[in-house]
Amino acid sequence: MSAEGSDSSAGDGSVGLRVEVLSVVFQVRETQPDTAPALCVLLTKSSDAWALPGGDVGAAETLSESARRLLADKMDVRKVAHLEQLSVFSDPHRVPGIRTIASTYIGLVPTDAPARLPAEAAWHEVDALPSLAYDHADIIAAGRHRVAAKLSYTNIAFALAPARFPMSELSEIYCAALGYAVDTTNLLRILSRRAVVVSTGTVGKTGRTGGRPPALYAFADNELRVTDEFATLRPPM
Amino acid sequence: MSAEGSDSSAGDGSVGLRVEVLSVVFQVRETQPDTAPALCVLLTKSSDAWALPGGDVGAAETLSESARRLLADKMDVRKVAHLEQLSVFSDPHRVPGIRTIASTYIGLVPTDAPARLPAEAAWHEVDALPSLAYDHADIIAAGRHRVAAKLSYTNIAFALAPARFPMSELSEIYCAALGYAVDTTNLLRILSRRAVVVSTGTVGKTGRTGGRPPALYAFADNELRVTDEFATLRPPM
DNA sequence: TCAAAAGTGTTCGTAGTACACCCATGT
DNA sequence: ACATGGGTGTACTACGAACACTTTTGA
Repeated sequence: MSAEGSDSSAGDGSVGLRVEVLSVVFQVRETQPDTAPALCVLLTKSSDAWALPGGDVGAAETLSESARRLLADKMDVRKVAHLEQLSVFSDPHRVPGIRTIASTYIGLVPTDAPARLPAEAAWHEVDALPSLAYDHADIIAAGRHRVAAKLSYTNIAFALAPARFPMSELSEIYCAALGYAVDTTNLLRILSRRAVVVSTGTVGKTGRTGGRPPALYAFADNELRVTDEFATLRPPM
Repeated sequence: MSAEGSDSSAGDGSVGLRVEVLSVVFQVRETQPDTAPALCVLLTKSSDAWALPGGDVGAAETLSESARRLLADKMDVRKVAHLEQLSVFSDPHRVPGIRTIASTYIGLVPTDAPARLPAEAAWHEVDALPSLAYDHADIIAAGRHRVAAKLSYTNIAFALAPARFPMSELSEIYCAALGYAVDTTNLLRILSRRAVVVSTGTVGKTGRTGGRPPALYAFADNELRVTDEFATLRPPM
């Protein structure tokens, strides 16, 4: 199996190898008052450039536990509604010095989560990122892509939305994460049919400029669920 | 960023940490003559149980390069038409002894690849697996699931099919990987519309029991391509 | 000429898009 | 009343599933 002694080539991984955990944490936030909200990433300022939050794996933790711990301890971010593996970045020269393999995670934080960050941390719009350390820009790009794709066939938006929301607000979240407009009325139909969102029976307050008060909806689950598993080639029946 | 000195908890990852690469290599193979072919995984026999092929990361390699090297050197499998990251398995107790994190890969081998294996290696039907080491059964299950899902919205079958094939043969490959029958005529229509397969203009030989000689098709690309990116919520226009 | 396998065509259901129209509230 | 946003209904399109029917070969 995998532990068999020496092998014939290419050195040995047991000396001078570091595994770091990096998290791409997204939140949809109002960056300007009275503007459409934007998708943002959590970054932390190191000496020269901005970087993704992360650190070393704990000896008694899985990687996802490490990711959660590092976000809580260093960033004071505790309301990560969804965390999933993104990818491993393993180019031997991705970071100078000791060989460092990055196991990366996507974290999603709802819009209504408290956001009290330490001084060196900040949210940045994904469309206006500062200069980033090492390959961190690639990692963010991969995370964005993954989230956008999953919005289409899973209930992943549960982790970006607040507990209760009008459909117009959910539509803005989709729009921010996808990068293009979505029709609010059709979004409701699709998510209802798939039993992703349910009506709560309550209604919200009407805005400052008038208008009908919106019905409030909620996600049926708060765990990732694939809602459209077979785009094609479904099993018979 | 991620390298900042000490942190407050849970030990340190720089001592006693091993990263292994494990590959779930699939091939669709005829296990019995005159039977439908079945999806098989490449396993290697260790002292007590069967295990996935793999080993340590080389110092100057990315993980995918390590995976390819280990398959070539130890298993003599060199025709891996597609290799992609599966997932990282990081439970601290997944393997006894030194902490071992497994970075896993999916490898796909076409049906027409030469299959000359070393003595300790063998192909096993995924539906009749022997007793497996550690968490290797979970890893295989995850790999199967991933491949089945991707058959539906990518051209991933290019890496399982031979260079040229009649549609009936491709249909058998899909059937083996998905676990249920697919309609051959509809499969052609779908894959043609998406420009995944193209007709080669050539025809094959008719079988031993008679029948019309089949047209031979080929995949348009031999690289993974997402063919059905937006199951729903497509961008406008 | 018959069976077997391949290929063509047709019907049907359904999901998703676009968009028009109706409803409820504040000013 | 009217502007503003929310909600409902309807027509259209397109893709995929199912299946019948036709074509080409070997025995």
